[in-house]
Amino acid sequence: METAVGARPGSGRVTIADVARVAGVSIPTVSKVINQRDGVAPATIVRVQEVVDQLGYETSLVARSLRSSRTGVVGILVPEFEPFSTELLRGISSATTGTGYELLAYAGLVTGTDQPGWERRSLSRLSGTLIDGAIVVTPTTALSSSPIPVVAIDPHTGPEGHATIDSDNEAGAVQAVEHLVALGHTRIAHLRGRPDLASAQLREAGYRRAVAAAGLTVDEALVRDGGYQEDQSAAVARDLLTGPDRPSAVFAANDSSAVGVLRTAAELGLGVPSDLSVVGFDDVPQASMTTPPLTTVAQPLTELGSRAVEMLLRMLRGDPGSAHVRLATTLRVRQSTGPAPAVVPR
Amino acid sequence: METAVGARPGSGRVTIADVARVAGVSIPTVSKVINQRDGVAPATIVRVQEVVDQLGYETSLVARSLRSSRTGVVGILVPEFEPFSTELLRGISSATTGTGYELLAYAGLVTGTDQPGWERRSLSRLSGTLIDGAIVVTPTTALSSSPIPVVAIDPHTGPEGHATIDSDNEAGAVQAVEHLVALGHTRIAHLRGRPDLASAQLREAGYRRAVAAAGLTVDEALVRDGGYQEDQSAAVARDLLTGPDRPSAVFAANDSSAVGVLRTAAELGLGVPSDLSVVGFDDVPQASMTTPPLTTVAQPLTELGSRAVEMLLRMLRGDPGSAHVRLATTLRVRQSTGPAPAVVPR
DNA sequence: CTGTTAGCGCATTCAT
DNA sequence: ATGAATGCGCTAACAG
Repeated sequence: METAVGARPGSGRVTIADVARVAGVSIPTVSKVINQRDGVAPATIVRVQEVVDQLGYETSLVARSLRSSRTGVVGILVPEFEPFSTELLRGISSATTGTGYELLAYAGLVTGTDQPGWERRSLSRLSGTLIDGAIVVTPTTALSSSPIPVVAIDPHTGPEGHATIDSDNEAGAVQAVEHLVALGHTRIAHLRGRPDLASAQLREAGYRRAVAAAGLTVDEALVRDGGYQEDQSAAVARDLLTGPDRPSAVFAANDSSAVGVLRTAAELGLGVPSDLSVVGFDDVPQASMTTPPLTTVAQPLTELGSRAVEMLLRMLRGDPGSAHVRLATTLRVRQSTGPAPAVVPR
Repeated sequence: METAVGARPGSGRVTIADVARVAGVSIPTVSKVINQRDGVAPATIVRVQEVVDQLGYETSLVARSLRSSRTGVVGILVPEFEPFSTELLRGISSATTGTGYELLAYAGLVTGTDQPGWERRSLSRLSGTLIDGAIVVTPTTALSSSPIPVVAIDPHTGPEGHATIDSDNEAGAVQAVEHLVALGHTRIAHLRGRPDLASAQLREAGYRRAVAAAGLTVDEALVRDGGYQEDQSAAVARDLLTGPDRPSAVFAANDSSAVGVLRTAAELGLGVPSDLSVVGFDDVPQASMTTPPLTTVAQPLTELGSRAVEMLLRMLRGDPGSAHVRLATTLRVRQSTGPAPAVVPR
């Protein structure tokens, strides 16, 4: 309600100097009061505290972190905020409440600058000062020798030197294919993710392993690149579904890719799941909003986030902890999969 | 691959001083090269650039922002990361790509410290230094006289002095009730949100207006407090649905509240929508994952975010722009609503 | 108990 | 074209 009285007229921000001046003490004294350090007279503490409240002063995170090493803030570094990372964020957020740490999520991928090193850059910019530790989401490079503790979620290069947490991509892919096989499908296509990413490679490996385990052979014509992207997948699916001897089922490397397949199927007049079964991967919240709702391999996204927080907090306490954690995936059967058509169209 | 050569052995972080030392120039020279200011010999530029690349140096966001006013970073201040704010984040993120600004989302609500002033605190801690402008999500207090441009999304106190953006809560509530009225419902209950929040008050007002407009009277026994929370709503719904002359439809103030109602209905063995119709508000992604999928009033969450970015960028350019923007809601009819039962049970 | 003196990493005058 | 000096807001040693 009250306007800050005695604040410097020019600057909008109230600094520790303003508080000191109004309270009639020196700057370090104010600092001591704020940081609850002893060696200050009770009367002074009260007076300074009053001025702090009156002026609405808050320490600048920036200035403090420049000086002292600990900030009580954990950084989450993501390339951008999309469904995958925001789900992780939710898990991280709920796991952080009550720990005394605050969260600072940084999207450091300046578009256009499609340099793969966004995570190094972000980490460099924030570490040493602003944040005590970091959780990096889907880094494409190794973050070894970081000045602060780092946990990588779903690293694109596989578990390297640093602490990582991911879900079992290969086993998840096996679950997907086994589900399709159990439904009687024999011609099962796979839309791969980005070939440079470990997760995509593992999902493809799981696909191949499960197909072989079912006594089927992988038709290389049915393995295409979807690039983890909806549009690309839609285009590739069109080719796949209009060609000769089309598959009765598609296992897409992620949900976006699966959505692309669903779109193309609808455009081609193919019924899902009557003519074509589709399985995705990730189970982002949007997966259940598709028509029909998507059967997909669920990554425990929020748990991935909360476990990462636990690992990081342990590291911040000096505890090394286990370096790699791998969580199980779950097949979420919705309505995009069904029995293989009795007569496979040719 | 290569380890930083020449970096200070002790510290993990590469500073501008390290670069200067290795390149054999002074710190200001390095600063000039990095910030593309002229007055440096071409040969020196090249040499410094090489050392920068070799050492993997990045300017510290902290140190830079302490010194210069502009940082090129926009802050998103949220109480915590939950579905509502993460959806906004997605819209903000996509609207920010290509603008040259980076995003820094800060969850400043330290639990336990349930002080309503989290937004002031966060703003104070980050502004003046770290961020050039801020988007504050669901602030509970007015943020007037901030040192930096601020846009508030869905402010809980209604449009005040500063720039705000929200959706038309009252009209949305009217849509919900009109939908139920059109289905033949005459006993329509309302689970209110938190009474101290403007959005909740507006939704209730819309409910009352629409009920009256339909020629019905509001039965005060059917207006209860759900507090925007699932558990509380579930409990209140139990009382409402087991009492005499129960309603055939419930308009819940938000999706969480509606989920609570669905849960209770299932526990009571009431069919939705055969025995009871339920409408929510917000349309968070999770709304379509309920059983049955929830009919709800959709706020354009991602658009809310992107419009906020546009407003903020305009303000950062010095353009005052329109102070208040209100977006329309859309009724999303799914499967939790249906015709009123022919015979209303009593 | 309090104030003075140093920096933290960087950008900006102003000299040279 | 380059470097020495200064200050951003704050905290950690010390000195008084």
